[in-house]
This record gives sequence, C-alpha cells and structure tokens, in this order.
Amino acid sequence: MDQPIRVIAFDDNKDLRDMFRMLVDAQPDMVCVAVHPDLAQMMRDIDAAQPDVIVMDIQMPGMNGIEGVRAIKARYPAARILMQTVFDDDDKVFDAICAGACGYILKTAAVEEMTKAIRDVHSGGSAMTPAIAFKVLSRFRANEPATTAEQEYGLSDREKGVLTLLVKGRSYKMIAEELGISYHTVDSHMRKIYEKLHVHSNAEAVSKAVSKRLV
Amino acid sequence: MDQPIRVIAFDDNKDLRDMFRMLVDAQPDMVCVAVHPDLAQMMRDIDAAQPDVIVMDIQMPGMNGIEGVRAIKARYPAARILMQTVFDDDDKVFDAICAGACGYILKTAAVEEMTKAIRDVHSGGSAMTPAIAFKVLSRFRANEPATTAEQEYGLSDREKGVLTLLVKGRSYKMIAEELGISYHTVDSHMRKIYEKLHVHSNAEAVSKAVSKRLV
DNA sequence: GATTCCATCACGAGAATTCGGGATTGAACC
DNA sequence: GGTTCAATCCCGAATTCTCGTGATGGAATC
Repeated sequence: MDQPIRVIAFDDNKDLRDMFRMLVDAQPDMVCVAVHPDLAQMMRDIDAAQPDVIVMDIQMPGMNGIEGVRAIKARYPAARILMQTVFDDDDKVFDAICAGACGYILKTAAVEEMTKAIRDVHSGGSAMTPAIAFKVLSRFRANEPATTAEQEYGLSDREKGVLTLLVKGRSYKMIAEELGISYHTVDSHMRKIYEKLHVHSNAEAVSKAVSKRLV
Repeated sequence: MDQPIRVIAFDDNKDLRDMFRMLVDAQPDMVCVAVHPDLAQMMRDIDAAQPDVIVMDIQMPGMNGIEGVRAIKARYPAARILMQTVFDDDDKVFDAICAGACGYILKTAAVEEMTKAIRDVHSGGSAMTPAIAFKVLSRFRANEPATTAEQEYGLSDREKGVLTLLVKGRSYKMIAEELGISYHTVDSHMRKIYEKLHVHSNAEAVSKAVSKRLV
C-alpha cells in the first residue's frame, strides 16, 4: 500500500476514543489522525486532518447522528462516513443512508470487522451488517416496482426518445427541434404513446413513464 | 451448533460443482446436500433436499439467473438465495435483488468470504460485496422520499392535492370538479406549483412530483 | 392593526395539446 | 409480392393550458 488510510473519529466517551485510536494505529495500513468528543470540534478539524474515512456514532450527545452526517456532507460532499450503531434494527439507519453515510457497523463489532469496514469504505464501497443489508434490500424491493412489473408497453426507440424529452419538460415544439423532426411527427408519436400506455393526457403519460421507469 | 446449514448449489461447470461441494463439506457447520447442473433438475430436488441456502450463478446457460431466482421464489417464497456474479458492477444485480435474492458475492471470492456469506444469509441477513452495497445505497438514496426536499418546495396541502390529481392524469377541469373549486382556482394553484417547483410545464411538474415523491 | 400567506375567483389572449381525419417511405416478414 | 409496421409528415378544429393582471376573504403572525 502506498499511503495509510487517514481515519478520524468522533465519540463522546474518552475511553472509547483512546481505544479506537490504539486499535486503528495498530493497523499497518491505517493512521488515526484525530479523535474528537464533539461534532463542532471535528468539523473545525476536518480541513487540517484531511481524513479519508470518518467514523461516528449514530447516537450522539446534543446533535443526532443523522444531522451530523448531513452537516459533514453539506460541507464535504466527498466525505466517506462510517456509522457505528448499537442496534442494527433501528429505522434510523435508513435516515442515515439518505443523509449520505456509506457504512453501518455495530459498535460491538470485532476489530477485524471494523477495520475491514474502514477499508471497504475507503476503497469506494459500502459496509453493512448482514441484518442491515437485509433491511435495505427489503426496502429496496418495495421501492422498485419496475422490474417486477416489467410490463413492456412495446414503445419503439423513437417513442421512448420523445417520451424522455417530454418527461424532461420539453414542449412538442422543442422536442421536434431537438430530434430534428416536425411538430406533426411528435404529435403522431405522442398519440401512439398514449395508445400504448393507455393514457389520455400529457400528465398521465409522464406520470406513468416516470413511475414505471420507462425512460 | 445444532443443525448443519443445508446448502444446495447450481452450476453448469462440473469441476466447480465438485469443488464447491468439497469446500462446503469441509466446513464444520455446513453440509452440501446437492449440486445440480441445471435449474429444472434443482427445482425437482428442492423438496427432497430441503436446503437452507441456495447458491447459484447470475449467469446461467439457457435461462438467465434472474428468471431462475424468480422461478424458485415463486414456488418457495422463503428460499434464501445467494447469487454468485463475475462482475459486481453489473446492473443485473438490481434485477436480482428485486427478484428476491438475498446475497451477492463474487465468484472469485475467497472461501472464507463465501462461507461467511452463506452463514449470514442463513441467519436471516444479507451478504454483498462492498461495491454492490455501495451501488445499492446510492440507488436507495435516489429512490427514497426526499425528506428534506419536501420542505424545500413548501407546497401547501391544497397544492399537493391538485398536484396529486394532475399526476393521475386529470385535466384542470376535472380537478376543479373533484375538489369542488373553480377552474380558475386550479389554474391559480398550478401557477404556484410551477413557481415553487421551478418548472414551466404540466409535464415537468408531473415529472418532478413523481420523481421527488411529492405526492 | 398591518403584514403575510393561503385559497378562492375572474378575464383575456396567445400558445399548446388533443384528436378527427388522412398520406408516404422504407424495412421486415412470410 | 403483399402485408405489416415504424417513422415521417400534413390539415383543421376543439379543447386545454399558460400567463399577465388583477380581486376578495380568512387565518396566522408580529
């Protein structure tokens, strides 16, 4: 390895901070550049510390962990954040995911698990406990009706192109210009699209196209 | 441990099948109850084999892996399926997730990784490579209702109601009737909606409403 | 009590869409 | 060689949307 992974951590418990630093520094490919007891202090230090991975608890005093992730992401969109959680069946993990964290491990995880998670996160991946991964996949399936209801409405490529531009908010006239065809042709394609999608208006066509992920 | 984990595998390559059986049987807590060269045969054998975990390749001869998962899930909804994939950046993993598989590991994974994945899947969790996990989280974020964005746009209840009907394909006139207000009022609400959503057409408003889950 | 939203309603003009009719070309298929 | 179909184009009329420029009453906020 070329450069050690620069890790920065946040925890309100001093013993855990010291322990964390010790464990990380014991890794040949990592260096713990800082540990902080509160978020504000850590935020101030990020510029100087230039961490590759930020490790923080989802439960935090004063500010909740999700807000913390959001705050860090707002200022450092490229930050790679690994969350530690006591309960991995907490619905908060979903909020944390949406806030932009890219790893979720148990606070009780073994050292090897934690360091593996840090390495995974650092190398561009995500780390999760199997239980969290299962919840994420379940939720993912619920949100993704597209593939299950993979109804092929039989739209031609041209029709898809027209529909795509329509979804982007273009008018018939603009679509005609962008595709280099006449307004009448766009109209004609739209009629076909209405027919195939069984809709009767611009709005309904767009709605169906977006929700069924046809474009 | 009480009962060994019953594993069944599908692979079209005989050497890999034998290898797989050997590796699994070498685990103290697992037993490979069967390996099959094709899906039909495996399907017939599932009742007799009573497997806890099914391991199969996402690339399959004849039938694609996603269809295989669907077929198994259709008959055995509780089946726990671990997919093996050569490329973990393939968009097919999303299809497989939706089909119901609960693990995605690389075919080149080390033995310990594979057996850990089998154990994770067996104990009710999910297993993924960090790269796949990252892609899933990214997609997950994109799909989740934007909790922050909802407030950004600041749509009133009435505006949301109007927008909801619009998304369903209603015309202004129909919306007016359904809500018991005049056409002009609908028009007025729509203007506000355009303004708040920063869009300039019916289609774009619907598109944004659906994709940002505003309704 | 003034201000600020929200929801409601109104007129008019111009733009855009929808839908009823068509038509032609070229490629694919049997 | 005939048929089907996607893609292209056209006209005209009815309908619908968009937007400028208003107004009123009520509720909440300060």
